[in-house]
Amino acid sequence: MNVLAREFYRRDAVRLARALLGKIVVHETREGVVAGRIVETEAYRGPADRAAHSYGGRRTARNEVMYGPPGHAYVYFIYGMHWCLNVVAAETDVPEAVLLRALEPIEGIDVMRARRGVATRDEHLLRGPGNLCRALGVTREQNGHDFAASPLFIADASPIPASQIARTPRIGVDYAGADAARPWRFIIGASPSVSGKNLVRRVGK
DNA sequence: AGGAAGATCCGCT
DNA sequence: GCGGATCTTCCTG
Repeated sequence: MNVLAREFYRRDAVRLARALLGKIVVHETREGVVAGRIVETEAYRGPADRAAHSYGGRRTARNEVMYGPPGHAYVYFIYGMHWCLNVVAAETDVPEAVLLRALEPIEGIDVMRARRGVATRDEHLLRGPGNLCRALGVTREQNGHDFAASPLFIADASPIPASQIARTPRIGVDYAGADAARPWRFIIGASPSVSGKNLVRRVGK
């Protein structure tokens, strides 16, 4: 298994969001190894993006890792119940990130199911950013972790052809004005693990 | 010091 | 489709 190196992440969040499709997230936990294939991502583009935590250059204890080097985990808590896992993109001091919204389960199905504590199909165990963290065992403890190192890392895999990728506006950012409409959510259209509807236009070449 | 809103999920109607 | 759960974070006064 080939772990992605730091340089892979050193690009803007939109390009990284697309490039991460098909890659493998692995978390080695006490309960067992859990892994999944990335099928849904969203890009958050720094100070100019009203939907981003770093909008306007806002810098707080919470989003501090967005300002750090690329390839690290930005984990935050939302709605009083859920954690969300992001991959920091771009250069140090350029606060961009990619939200991981859904994976296809590959390994550790039993562990994921136990953590979720809900009856659902295997393909849905890692669907949705909150569910993904719950099943992977990701919480505040992983905030700032380097994705190039155990126990939480991302492994390389073949790039996904453009014909299999679709893009849509991001979910849950209606408050972001003009930025709400930007097509910065990327999905592998055919995957049964993608949240919401799959349609919308293809990514051009 | 206080309050509002949030990159969500699930169960019920 | 709607609303309740639940709490951190940040902004205001």
